[in-house]
Amino acid sequence: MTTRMLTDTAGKDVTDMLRTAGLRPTRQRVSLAEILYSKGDRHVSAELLHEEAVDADVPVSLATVYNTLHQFTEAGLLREVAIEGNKTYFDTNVSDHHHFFIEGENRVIDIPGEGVGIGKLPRAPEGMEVVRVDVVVRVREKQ
Amino acid sequence: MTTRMLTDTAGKDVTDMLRTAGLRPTRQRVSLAEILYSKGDRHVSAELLHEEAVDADVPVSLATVYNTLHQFTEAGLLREVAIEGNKTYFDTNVSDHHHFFIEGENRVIDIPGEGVGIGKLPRAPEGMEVVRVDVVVRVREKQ
DNA sequence: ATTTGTGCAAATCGTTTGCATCTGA
DNA sequence: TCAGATGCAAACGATTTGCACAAAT
Repeated sequence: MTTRMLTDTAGKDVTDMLRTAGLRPTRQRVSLAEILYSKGDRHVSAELLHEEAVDADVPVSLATVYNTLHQFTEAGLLREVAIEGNKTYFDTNVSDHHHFFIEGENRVIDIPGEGVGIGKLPRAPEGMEVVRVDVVVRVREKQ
Repeated sequence: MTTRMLTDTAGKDVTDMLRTAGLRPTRQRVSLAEILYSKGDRHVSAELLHEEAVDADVPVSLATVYNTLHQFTEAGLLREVAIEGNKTYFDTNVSDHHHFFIEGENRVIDIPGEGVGIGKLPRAPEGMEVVRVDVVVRVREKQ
């Protein structure tokens, strides 16, 4: 069965990924990782991930979802996206890239490839070093 | 008295600013505006502004501080700064500019002048138009 | 066997709201 | 006068925490 093979494969990949990151591959972490990484790049909130897990018959508590998201982030498997608003979003794409933020919809989209070029960068304040540069292009429905 | 003159002047400026913005210059709004605009460009949270007001013997409720910050923002006197984290920060500098974010300290600093140049910008997604581009340069203490 | 993770419910934090009271024009 | 502001306390939503139980090495 194709489905089963895929599931096994994903399960294995994810297990390795977790081990490599120094995280014990528990049922919940494996399931959450599968949800996160099986559909390409995503931007999820804790609430959304929890819903998806429950929908996928992976009963997991919201507290564990929060824990997991933070552990994944510390391990470099996720990146927190800094967008205004109360909710925290996590990005499964940890490579160097920037974002569109759709006002009104509160939605985040990756800006593909090297769509953004930074021409001039200021020198960091005394004694500081640059960690990362985040560019958010805010867009809204035309008209 | 220098102090008194300065106070009067600030009070007057602020009153006019509020009137121009279509806001009734109430005691609380005038006081909060004085705190906000008398020390150059600032980045404040509701909590910080409330503290400063109380310290300055301007008793004002936290709810009113929130209301005021939002009213000022709608009126274009403040700008909301989108930085990760739960708290909302407001910037008294409403001109076009970008920010340093100091990790660890959770502090925001304006990037002076045209310190940032954006070389390449992606086209907005179908049917969308760019509202604004925000650049956050994350820095940390060297070492 | 031991360490680490999980679930639940309660606690916390930032922010908002309802409503009675006050205040500026 | 009276629309609009304020203060308080209660409501809220997102996130965290404490602790007993369960699972991974």
